[in-house]
Amino acid sequence: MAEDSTSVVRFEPIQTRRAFEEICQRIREQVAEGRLKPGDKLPAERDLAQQLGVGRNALREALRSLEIAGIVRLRKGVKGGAFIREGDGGRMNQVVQDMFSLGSITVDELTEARLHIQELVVRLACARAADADFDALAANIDGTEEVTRSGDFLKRVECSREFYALLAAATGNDVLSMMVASLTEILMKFVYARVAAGGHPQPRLVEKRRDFLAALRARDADTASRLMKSHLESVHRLLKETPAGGRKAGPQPAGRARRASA
Amino acid sequence: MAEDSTSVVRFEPIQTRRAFEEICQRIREQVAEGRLKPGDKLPAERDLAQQLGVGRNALREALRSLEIAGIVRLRKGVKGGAFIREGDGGRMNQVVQDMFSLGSITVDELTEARLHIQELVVRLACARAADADFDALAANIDGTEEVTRSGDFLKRVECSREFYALLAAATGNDVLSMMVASLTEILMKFVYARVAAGGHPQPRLVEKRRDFLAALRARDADTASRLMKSHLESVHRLLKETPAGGRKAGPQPAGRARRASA
DNA sequence: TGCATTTAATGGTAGTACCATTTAGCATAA
DNA sequence: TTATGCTAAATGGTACTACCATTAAATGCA
Repeated sequence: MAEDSTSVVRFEPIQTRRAFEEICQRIREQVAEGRLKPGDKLPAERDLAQQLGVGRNALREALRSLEIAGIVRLRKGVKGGAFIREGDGGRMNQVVQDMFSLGSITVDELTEARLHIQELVVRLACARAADADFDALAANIDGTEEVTRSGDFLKRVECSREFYALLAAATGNDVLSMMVASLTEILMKFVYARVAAGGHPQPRLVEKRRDFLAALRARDADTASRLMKSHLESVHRLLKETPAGGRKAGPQPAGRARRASA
Repeated sequence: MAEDSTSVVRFEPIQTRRAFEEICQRIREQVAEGRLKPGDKLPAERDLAQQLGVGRNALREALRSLEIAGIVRLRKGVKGGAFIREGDGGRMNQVVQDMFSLGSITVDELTEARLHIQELVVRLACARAADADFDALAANIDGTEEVTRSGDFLKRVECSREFYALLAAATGNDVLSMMVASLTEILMKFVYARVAAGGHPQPRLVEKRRDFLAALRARDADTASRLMKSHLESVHRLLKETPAGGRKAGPQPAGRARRASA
């Protein structure tokens, strides 16, 4: 509209690619094309910097970025270096956590998404779970019962985390597993904070888990789904009742959130 | 078990936290506790490095990590600096892409997850979409029809991406939107590559979209879900038929994946 | 006023030096 | 021979300096 009378041609704004971006992209390409596979080792920093014709600083910033992204792992000492990592689903947890910290997503959105995706997982697991999956879940529930008797509620939260992970693994779909794990992870932090603050833990947890597993073993997807939904809703209800587990500018339950100054 | 006869006390392996990790954590805490909000500016690198008692290198590596994580944005020049960013759902795309590059997830897992989560989105959107959402979708379909007539199939892929984004936005749940967007994004890259290679684009796309929107407007979740499922299955079938869109060590469709050497 | 120039702040990069860690190799002693 | 300790080299981690490029405010000039 308000164009100058200079010319009709448009010039794309030239974006000065920073050195570390270029380096990152090149290494990512090598990985995507399969020339770099998990376990492979990149040249030493000093050598690679010279090969690329950049300073060691720029290269290190690139490697640091790749490390944060979970692409490489850096090890010190001789025989150390930058190694291509196996894919780690835990990266998504950090993304979700960051989105929450920045206020882009709310607890309600997280709980709703979890409720629905977890139902998917239950139905898929119900259809596909093998005996080994059932056994692993049963063992997990036994462990939960034990730590419940011991009164170590923090460990019980860990058992819950593992329970959902095992259930997701039974679907055989790592993408769904990863997603449900990231949702479970962040909401578990609230449960963890609640229990650590002395809140009442979920009652009758072991019984509910056993009922659920029975439905799963019977391949009764409707019942299993209903039980899971009911349980999650009660958990989420408890979370909302917790004053510390409020809505906006939520606490980082795992951090040392002391909030000393104003 | 095979314990030495030294002592019974166990020593936890001390993990030397690197400087940039400590810095990252501190800034992340400030964000999580709400003391740093989107738009806020961090001190200049030289000042902040001195405040923290670290070299500028270490601080820059921390800032670089936070930039990659989407927490801060760095701007040059006077009045530049490190600014806390708004949450960006695009981060999850990169995570999924990296997982795929590293071979941790497959196209089949992605398509399956997409199929199911997209159905969730359809049902939620069907129940909640407002008139503005319907209008936006209708406008998108009109645009799709136009670019289809123009024969610009690449632009049509962009329209499809926007279509799914609008549909997801109609759910009002940013978490689900983000997840379905990340799945759509990576699979769209394969569609993009396929079309760019001269493959036949999806036929009758606009008609199918119009039928779907009609069902959505009628709040007919079953029909809308069925139409979406049918469409996605046909798209995914086309992807599997594409020789370039194979399985293992998949290509990075958007990159310059020429695969010169063996 | 309005345009051009200068200036200062800031991120981006290169380079050097040194520290800390890790592994391998060698040497010494039991 | 075996075990222990020492030495050396490779490598990532960090600090410091210097300089460049970019940006926007301040200044100067017409």
